[in-house]
Amino acid sequence: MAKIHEVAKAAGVSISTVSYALSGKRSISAETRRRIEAAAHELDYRPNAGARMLAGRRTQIFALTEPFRADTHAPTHMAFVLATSIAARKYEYDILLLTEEEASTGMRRVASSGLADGAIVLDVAPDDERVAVARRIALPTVFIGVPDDHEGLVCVDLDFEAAAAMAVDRLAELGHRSIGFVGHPPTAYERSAFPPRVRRGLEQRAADRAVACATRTPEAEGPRRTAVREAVRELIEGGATALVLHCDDTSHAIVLDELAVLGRRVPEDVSVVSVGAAFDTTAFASPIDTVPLVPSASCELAVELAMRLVEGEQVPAGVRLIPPGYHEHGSTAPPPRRPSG
Amino acid sequence: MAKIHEVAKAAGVSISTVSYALSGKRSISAETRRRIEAAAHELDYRPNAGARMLAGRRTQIFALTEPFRADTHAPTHMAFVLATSIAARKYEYDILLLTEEEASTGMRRVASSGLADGAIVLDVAPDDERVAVARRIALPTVFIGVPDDHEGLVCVDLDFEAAAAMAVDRLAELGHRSIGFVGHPPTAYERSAFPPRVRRGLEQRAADRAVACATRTPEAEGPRRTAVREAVRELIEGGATALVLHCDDTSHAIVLDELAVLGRRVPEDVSVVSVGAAFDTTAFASPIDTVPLVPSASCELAVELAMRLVEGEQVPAGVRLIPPGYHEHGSTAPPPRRPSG
DNA sequence: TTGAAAGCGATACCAG
DNA sequence: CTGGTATCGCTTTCAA
Repeated sequence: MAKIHEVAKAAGVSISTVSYALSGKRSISAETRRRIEAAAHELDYRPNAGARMLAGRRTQIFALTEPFRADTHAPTHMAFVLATSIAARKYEYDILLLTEEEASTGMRRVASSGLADGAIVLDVAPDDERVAVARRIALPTVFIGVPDDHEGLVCVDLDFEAAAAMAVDRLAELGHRSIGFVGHPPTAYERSAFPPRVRRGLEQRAADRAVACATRTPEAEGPRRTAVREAVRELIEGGATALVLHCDDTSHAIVLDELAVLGRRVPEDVSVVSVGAAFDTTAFASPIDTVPLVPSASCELAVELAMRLVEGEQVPAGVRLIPPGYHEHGSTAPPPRRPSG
Repeated sequence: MAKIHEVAKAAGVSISTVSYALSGKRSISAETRRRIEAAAHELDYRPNAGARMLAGRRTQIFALTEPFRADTHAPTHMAFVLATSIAARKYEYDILLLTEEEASTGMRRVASSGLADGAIVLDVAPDDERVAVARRIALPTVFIGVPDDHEGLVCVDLDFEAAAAMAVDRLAELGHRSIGFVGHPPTAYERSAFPPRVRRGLEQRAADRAVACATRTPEAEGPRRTAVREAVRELIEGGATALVLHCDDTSHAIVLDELAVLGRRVPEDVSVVSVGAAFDTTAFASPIDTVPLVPSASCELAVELAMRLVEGEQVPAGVRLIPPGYHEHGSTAPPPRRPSG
């Protein structure tokens, strides 16, 4: 824990010169800078975090609030945390974790203690209590996810509706006239903000293109696998020649397995497209086309917006929807000439 | 962001009195304390984090380093992060996240910048690079998990060997003479520190009690489900009347499913015990006895040790193994009179 | 029981 | 291009 004073002495300059040389906030002669950097490196000097917070205007810390709901998909959540952390480090920012009950009170706490320069809100619920908190505190806040009431907030998210529509477009263009949807369990459509958007996007685009569309949201309670299998069977028997999936990876695997059990090949007999998944859809028995949820895209944008807010830039409130992208992996094809089976 | 000065003025006292009243570090008359607390509450005052770090000796922050390995079990990992955060908050400490590549360089960074008072190391690998870092920096560090080379380190972990032995004891006492073990995929026994400890504890205790013991570590690559199913079939056909599981929740479900497929009832035909799992083993088709890995136990102890180190207490280096506990859920019984099937 | 004031270690303004 | 120094807001020692 070397101090700036020691670096200054070692380099034979004043502490203000050291500060400026290291921050680059004013020009320093090459020779002086070299000596200072050498001394700083030698002493493994880094500005004291507390002193810097006090003297400067920045803490270089973002609070990340994550409620850890029971129905949170852990791997996806981890991917978002990781992506946020990596994005923040690019601006030399650290991430302070605010979990569970602390998610709301913690936001107030870091705001009034000046521990963080801003907050990033993960895993947003439709009626998220952090919305009210964000409005009351003077802490730059960015939501990753869109709560029902987002008036005046800065939000970032994948355009889930467009993602679902993109899947429908793909299938419709291949000639499919009847598609099936396998979604999350029913509770997800009450507790989370995005599953309904996927379903809505799907149904609207299907209607627009006159494509028949049956949806299933298999229960997670009890034998999930059975519920998913039944859903697949019903959809296929109902005439669907393509399936759109918006569910966890386990369910994806079950869907593929059940198609195999039913003797349907992918994509010859049935086309399959995954929507809004953050996991690798090429690792299944057969790789699946995907319109993915890309954590780094959302998190990088969120961090960038947070940085701009911290720097006092005028950032208009509103929802930034990230346009989806279609990734082919060979799981789609024109429907079979006549209904298979 | 009220300041101490404003609180002092509002309460009609000096700032030092406010500081002492709020920190409780010296006795204050009841009346004065009341006025100060009222003023602080009224102004939503909290000491400025930077100023406090600088003037006090504490940052009130622990760094949590988590590498996010590819084979990390996300739900378990999340449970540890959450448990650490909750444990830290009891001491009014916050958690700063150091992920991936930042895990090592980040430790150095927070040490020399004085951003954190200590570090807690999660998801420890046998040859963890953070071991060397921890030895070189002057930051109180506690490992949750035990690296191969832990000389001079403070480590906390479940006593996995004892946990496995406890499962063997239970089964042996019920009369089982032949047990099967379904473990993690092979790579886990190279990359992680604890799976080998479970297997070792199991095999040693089985040998001690003259119980036959066959182990399987089904591949995760490709159709994991198939590998697990085969493992179960082989073990049962090999004469095992009980299974000990140390694997993820999906594999647990597959094991139960395969037993059903084989027509074996739990516990009448086959007893099942889960070891070292952090998830709920009562949520399966049939609830499973468990010797669980309890994140809060490890994390609370780790945080307590970190606090003691921060406070300058002499904490002897060494590995603290948390004794396991057996939780009955009705999945064990004496073996059937004659080999079933 | 309370108050005044000396730091804590940077940043950044004001000079030169 | 470089240096002196006021300042950030709090904790804690020293006095009263």
